[in-house]
Amino acid sequence: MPRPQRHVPESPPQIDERTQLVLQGIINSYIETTEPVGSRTLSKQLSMPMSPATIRNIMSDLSELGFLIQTHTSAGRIPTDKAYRYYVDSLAVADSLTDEIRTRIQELSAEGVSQVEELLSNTTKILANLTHFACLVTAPKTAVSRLQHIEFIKVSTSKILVILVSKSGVVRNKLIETIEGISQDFLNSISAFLNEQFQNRSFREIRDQILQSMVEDKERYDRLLAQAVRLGKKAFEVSDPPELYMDGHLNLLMSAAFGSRNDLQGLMGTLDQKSRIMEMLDHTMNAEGVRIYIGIENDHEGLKDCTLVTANYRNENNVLGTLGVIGPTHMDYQRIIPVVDYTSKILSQAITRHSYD
Amino acid sequence: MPRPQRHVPESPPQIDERTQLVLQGIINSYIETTEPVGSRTLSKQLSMPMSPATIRNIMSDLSELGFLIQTHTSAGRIPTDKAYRYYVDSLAVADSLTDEIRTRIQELSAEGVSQVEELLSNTTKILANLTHFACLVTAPKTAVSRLQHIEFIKVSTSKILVILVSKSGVVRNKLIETIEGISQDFLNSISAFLNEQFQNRSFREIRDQILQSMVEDKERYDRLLAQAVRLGKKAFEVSDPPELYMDGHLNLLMSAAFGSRNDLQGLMGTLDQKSRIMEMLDHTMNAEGVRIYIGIENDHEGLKDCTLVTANYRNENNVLGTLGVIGPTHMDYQRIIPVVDYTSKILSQAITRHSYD
DNA sequence: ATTAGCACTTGCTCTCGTTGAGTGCTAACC
DNA sequence: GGTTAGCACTCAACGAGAGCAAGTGCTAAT
Repeated sequence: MPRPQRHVPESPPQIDERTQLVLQGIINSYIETTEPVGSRTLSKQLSMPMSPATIRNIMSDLSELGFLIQTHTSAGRIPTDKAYRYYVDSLAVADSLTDEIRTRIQELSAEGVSQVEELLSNTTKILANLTHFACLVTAPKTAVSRLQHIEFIKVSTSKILVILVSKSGVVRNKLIETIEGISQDFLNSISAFLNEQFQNRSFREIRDQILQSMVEDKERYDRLLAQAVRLGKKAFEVSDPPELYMDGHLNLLMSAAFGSRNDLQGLMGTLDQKSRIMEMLDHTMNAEGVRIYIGIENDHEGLKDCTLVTANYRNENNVLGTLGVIGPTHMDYQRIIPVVDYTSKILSQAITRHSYD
Repeated sequence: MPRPQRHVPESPPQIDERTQLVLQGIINSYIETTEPVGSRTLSKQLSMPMSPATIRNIMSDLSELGFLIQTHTSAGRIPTDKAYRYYVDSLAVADSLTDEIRTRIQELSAEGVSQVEELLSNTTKILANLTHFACLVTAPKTAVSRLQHIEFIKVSTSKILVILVSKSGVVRNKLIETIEGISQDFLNSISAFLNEQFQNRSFREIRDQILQSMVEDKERYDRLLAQAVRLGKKAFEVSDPPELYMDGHLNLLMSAAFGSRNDLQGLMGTLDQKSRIMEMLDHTMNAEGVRIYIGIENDHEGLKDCTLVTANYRNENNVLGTLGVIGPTHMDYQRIIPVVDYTSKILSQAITRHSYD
């Protein structure tokens, strides 16, 4: 595997029940207030009655285990990435979604949404609104998606418009310049030929095969075939730009969860590098269910104080892409995780209805 | 006119030459340093030798005229919006562009750029890079743009893809659901019919005429015509979303020109309301050349500390859209204005090559 | 094992001089 | 009469010091 695994799942450390309770209390409190939590405050909040001193002892243990740190010696404690990891793996219980939230999410495929692109962009919007974090959705990969339909349209004497419709419902178009005057009728024949030849094949396969057949029979006398190959090549050499839908990065600005301007700049800078974000998301495409990358687990300097929560979306036959939210490490996991999970399911359903598979 | 004129051009106030020089000095210095400028510092910088005391007198006059304000009594002076207005109208001299910058701008239509959309998005990127401000480009208005080509493609039993190509080179597609099975041949006939009927007409005209003809002859026996009208209606009722290309709003974050987090939030919030930004830009579409809206002249709370510099771009026959940059009121006008101007010209050239007009 | 008590640490806030850049005014100067 | 030097005044910014509040770690008693 070329890249290092980001989150190496360790066996969760053995911690006795009362200690767990304290840790959970600290995390909950910190998530709520973003303030370091001290022994006295916690003592009041916890269900199990414990004196501050007892809690201090436990906290001291947790510090030693690397679950808590202090910003300075006389301050309360805050959870580390490791603590969140433990919390997510062993402590947190997903909230159940309210009907209101379900309805909001279902609106991503509201009436009148006819394009996959719209679906994806709606998803980011809704997710951003719901979570108040930055939200990402990757478009179905063109290279691996399979051809539903190709069409050439002559739009002027020298220009031909190529339309590529993939099985996943994504429509792409591209202009090609030609010198010779090719008639629309002839283009239709080429379209028909290519459709028959290549329908259901992945774009990458098609590209490869076209290149190969160009090499194989260089001198070709069949005009149709020659032109089909020539145009096909141009059509499929469409560079797929990293297609990423993003919304709500401003939410992170507002959230004030990020202290210094520097942090923010770093973060925004990172979010701006769409290709790297894509890489991150793509890297998780194989896995199932909701995946969570906490703080330093994202091997990305700018995201050291952020958690990435992602899930795939798919149609009946294939995993198509990934969606995710990026928020502060002290996000409300119990709320966010089920939202992301449910969104991925709804988007999957919607996109299945839109796809031709 | 429904909206108030934003910048009411007053006759520039009569100011004697030496006073002008001081004002110019203050503005230049403030643009460079973003620090209030005092009489002593200015005295050293100015070419004409004047003692601080003299300058103080002049400054006092300028304050009275509303060109300068002080953040507090014992601080230096900073220019007001009115001062920038005067500066832009009477004092500033556009820098001449370096070859390097020209080349950078020309790259917006670099080799391989085949789509208008790409052209526009490149423009924002380059402009953002060059100015370090937020940059905007509006896409050619669909409603007023004229039809070059329409095509219906059957992509599955129940789905038809509509392709609309406008004279300005913008390609739009939209999926329509149909219940009945319409053959591709039949669709071709419809396409041909609509092309013949409506080529060169504006989308709005077409929409109106289709609606009208639906009212006029309700019972229609010609199947082709009936279907053509039905599909045409669906195709052209494409709601044109406010198409706005934006880039570099993060530059404003970095620029540190905006003091408080609140200001920034307001500004970002404003930039997020794409429809209102569109409105602003559209409102200036009639005018010629580079237009400048300084601070409060943008009747937009969030932009009170910003200047908007815009210019149109066009093909041979029509003004197509607007591009602009948004930066702090104390931007380097002498540098920014020619950049925007030149960019609009280059974009116009490029888009003329791409359009069918 | 738990807890009360206590000494200690440390960041935060407030106050209070001090400093320095800048102003406005007046009187002298050319 | 315009220009300038001089001077008293203002005010933000900076820093030191005091007091406060929250929190800790340790010890000894329960």
